[in-house]
Amino acid sequence: MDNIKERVTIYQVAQASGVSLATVSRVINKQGNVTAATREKVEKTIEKLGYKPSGLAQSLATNRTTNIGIVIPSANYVYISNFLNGITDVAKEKGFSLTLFATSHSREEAISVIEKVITTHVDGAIIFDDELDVDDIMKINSYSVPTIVINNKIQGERVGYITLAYEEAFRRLITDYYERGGKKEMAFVHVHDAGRLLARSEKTFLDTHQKLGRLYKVINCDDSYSHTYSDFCDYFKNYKSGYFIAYRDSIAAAIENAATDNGLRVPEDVEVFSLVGTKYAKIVRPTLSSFIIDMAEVGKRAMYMLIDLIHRELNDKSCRFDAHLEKRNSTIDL
Amino acid sequence: MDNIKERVTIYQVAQASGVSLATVSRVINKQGNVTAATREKVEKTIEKLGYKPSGLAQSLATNRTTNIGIVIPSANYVYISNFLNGITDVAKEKGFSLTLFATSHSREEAISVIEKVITTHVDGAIIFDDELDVDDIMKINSYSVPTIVINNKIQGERVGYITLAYEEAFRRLITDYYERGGKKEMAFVHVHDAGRLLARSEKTFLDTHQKLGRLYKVINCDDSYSHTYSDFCDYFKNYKSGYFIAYRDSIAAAIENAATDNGLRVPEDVEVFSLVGTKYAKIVRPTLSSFIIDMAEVGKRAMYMLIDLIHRELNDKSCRFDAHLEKRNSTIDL
DNA sequence: AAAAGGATTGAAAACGTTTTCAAAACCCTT
DNA sequence: AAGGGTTTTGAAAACGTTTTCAATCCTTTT
Repeated sequence: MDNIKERVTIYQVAQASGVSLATVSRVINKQGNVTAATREKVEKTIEKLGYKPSGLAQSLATNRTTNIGIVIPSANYVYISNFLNGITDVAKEKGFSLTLFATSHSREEAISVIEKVITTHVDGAIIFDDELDVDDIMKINSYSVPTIVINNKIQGERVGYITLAYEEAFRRLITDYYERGGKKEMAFVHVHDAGRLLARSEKTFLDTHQKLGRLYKVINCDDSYSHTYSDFCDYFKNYKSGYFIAYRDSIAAAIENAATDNGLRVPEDVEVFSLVGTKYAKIVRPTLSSFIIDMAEVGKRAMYMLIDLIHRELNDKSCRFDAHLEKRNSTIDL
Repeated sequence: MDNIKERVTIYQVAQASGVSLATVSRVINKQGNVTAATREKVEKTIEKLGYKPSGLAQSLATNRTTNIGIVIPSANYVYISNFLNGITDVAKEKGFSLTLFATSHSREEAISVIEKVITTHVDGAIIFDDELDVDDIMKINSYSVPTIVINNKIQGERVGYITLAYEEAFRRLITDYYERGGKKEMAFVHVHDAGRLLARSEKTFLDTHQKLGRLYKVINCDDSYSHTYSDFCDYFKNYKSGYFIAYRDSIAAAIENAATDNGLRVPEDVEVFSLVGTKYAKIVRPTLSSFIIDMAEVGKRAMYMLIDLIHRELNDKSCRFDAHLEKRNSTIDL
């Protein structure tokens, strides 16, 4: 193993191989117009000196970083990990680096993230975080950062967006349920701080029920498995049935586990539906009926759109992923 | 909203406020020795022009990026997301950005990641990826990048490491089982491409059994819930009992679900243990007995160690997290 | 009123690249 | 051997900051 070395610069490579900076630069960037002989000579000294170009200096000179900023609330949700995974796949394929910004659902953090995205000099940004609103994104945009936004319809010069369309499928789920004679009272489980998607779903839930003139409930919960589990253990002391709409799999699982552990049958007594399904919907028991959007695909698509946007070749500035209904064993097939 | 603007530079700020670059720089960096009057004047034009310093240029000038490289196989595992989450928490607190490098379990990617970590000019790196071996890490290190490695004991000038100690707990689990009269045959479920941790666990499993002179099995599997589930559905056609050691929760859940769905009782007929437990161990049914290491804590610790290493203040170059046994309902309490 | 001393400012070099433009070298052709 | 046209090469400016060092400006003090 070599010892720790001081950074070797292009200047030293030039010196050592008896050529100019410009020539070394041409070799590094595989531009033509270099004799095979000099190329080899330079490559040899690059190898010998262990020279690696400084990405920083390159970026400063070229005004490109091949770096993309990703803004998420936290890496800790399965559907966000999936999303990230799709992004990393394409980043790898297309030679981009990713800089991760997590806001942790905090407005304060969101503001500091905006600053950072601007100063970091990314080539583009993908934002999947409800903490940032239109103004924030337009601010980023005003600094010429091409941006793809997930789940927020934002129009702008260098902005594209992807819609995650749960509402329509959700409305259909509810109306079908009543039309086919569903008897249980539906309850929407509202979790704290879950953002725009939950809010929109809740609105869909309320609107649809009001339009149909049906009774409904809204239950407030913490966004955590254990809290929800114990809340519902209490709940099921008094109520012995219901159809519960949960925001994510872990919340849905908490409800069905609480039901089962209190002697209720799922789905006969208690039905549970998970809005944002992940692979865990298949793993828990009873398996969860849920909507599915393949978040890895969303991530990939976001990257492709962003790259087109960077190259000013994005024709369709928006795109939509429809939620797909997967019926499993936590609801009754009417 | 403003229109898209060309980047405003420090030079323009200097011009507009009638001072020199140096003074503007001092204002930006909140260094002392600037009259309140000039400070205000400069701050006002910064505001007016919407100037944001270029992180690139700053980094080039100061030779610091406040950027840390994170190398992981993929964001798609729950324990890695937890780890990332711990890291982002500290990064935020300490003002670091994170650049994410995913190798996707590919040697080829690993090599390109090493190059990138070097050229990206990070202030430090955290590596939690078995695809990188000692030589890779020493190579990064030879370019003066302080590095913390998870789960690989690497000694070096600017390297620290964190051990995830499952082996000892695992050995104790096995010996206790037999000592207390456990009767089922133990089987280690080997999944493909799962890295060093699985390999070490497997070795512990084999060694301990050989030392005790006990019979055992090794079963090969794909690292996916669905494949494992269907493999074990077949398996349970022929075998009606066993004690299975699975690598992660989703594999363990696949086994217990296969057992349950084929009419076997867990834990009476089939026992299952998950080596690397996550929050899902509590969610699936029966709940999974497992080892737990709080990966968010590991991530935080890695960051703290790295920051100390960067400041050349890291006294203890290594640290160890012991796996903690959580007994639940997928195994019998002897 | 002058000198001393400290605080504030600015000029210029440095960080490590790319890129433009002109000069130099080469290869053909005549 | 000279001319023309390519190719290959190098000098120097540019990217947007920080930082060093010397110069200037205030206060005090005498």
